[in-house]
Amino acid sequence: MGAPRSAQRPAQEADRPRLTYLVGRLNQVLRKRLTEAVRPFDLSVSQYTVLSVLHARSHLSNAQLATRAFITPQAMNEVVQSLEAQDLVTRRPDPSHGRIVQLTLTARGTETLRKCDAAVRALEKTMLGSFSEEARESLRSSLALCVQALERQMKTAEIDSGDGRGDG
Amino acid sequence: MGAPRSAQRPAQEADRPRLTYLVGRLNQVLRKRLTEAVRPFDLSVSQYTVLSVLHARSHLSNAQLATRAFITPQAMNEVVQSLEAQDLVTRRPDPSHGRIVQLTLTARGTETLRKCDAAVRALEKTMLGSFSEEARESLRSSLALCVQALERQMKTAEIDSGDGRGDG
DNA sequence: CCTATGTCAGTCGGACTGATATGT
DNA sequence: CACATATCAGTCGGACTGACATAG
Repeated sequence: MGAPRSAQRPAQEADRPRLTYLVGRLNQVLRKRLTEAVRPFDLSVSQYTVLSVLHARSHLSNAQLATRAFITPQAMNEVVQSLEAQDLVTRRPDPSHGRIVQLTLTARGTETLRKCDAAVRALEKTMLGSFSEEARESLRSSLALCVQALERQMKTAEIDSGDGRGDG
Repeated sequence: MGAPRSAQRPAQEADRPRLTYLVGRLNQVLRKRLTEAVRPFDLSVSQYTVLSVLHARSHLSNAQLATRAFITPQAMNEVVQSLEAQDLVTRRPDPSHGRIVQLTLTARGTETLRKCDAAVRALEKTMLGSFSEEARESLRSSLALCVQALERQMKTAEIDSGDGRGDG
């Protein structure tokens, strides 16, 4: 219900809880719960995320995974290595490209992911229990739009400032 | 699988990008940009957040700040100490309670916060540029509801598992 | 004694930069 | 050589648990 603050006012920009702040707090609490949810399966949140991505799209390389997750290849490499050590993914050289290593879920990885998904689904149900299906879709698309807007900004900034080729 | 999801479908529960995933990604990108935004003022994101909270509500203690930020007092303590070292906040013993230390923004802290707020406001404008005022309010309240639901769950879980006083 | 607050010390997961080897 | 990929090594911010001292 509602925010009694409002519709009268000309929608000041300086509204209280910054969206920025709320996103951060939600992530913090959500991550905590998520960590607990996947811990029984000896997975970290990052590991779980990578398993999910590989399930949706297999045979990705470490570099591709990194790009999709918006992190550096080095950071992703650690996650991938830990997953291989636990026999949840396998690494296979790309047949048409010596250096690239394709990643695929093992049977064990698929099974572990399945169990985690159940736990995560339950967690989302807790979080979104009072949301209508429309509200969920709205939230989903809003978040996606925010990510897109910020990514676009990052690319623009790179171009804008040049990347050091000016007069070094 | 991976058929493009049609709008016809009755909104299955197993929709693709998990809300959980989107929140994490948004936080990641947003935090990166936020870090860049406040770096010129020699602030970390955590420090900026604490300054904001203290501006809205002064004379809080470290423990109170920690509770509001959903982190441990130890974690908050580090942030507070760094802020004091930079002369952005002052610490004053609570007149009616020896151990408690109240925190207040210094003039320098207030000024720094003001500058950072301008940068953060610009960042939010980038992120939410295409959002109507209603969409922003909707997103804001959705996020707040998610946080509340997860917090309630945490407390329930504590009670549920007992904290040793059960029949011990 | 019990509780709340503050704080030192150690540790951890996850991300970053740098350097380097290697394949196209 | 340029460029993408992989990966080792070091570092950092930010959060956690443990252990204690102190105040009420």
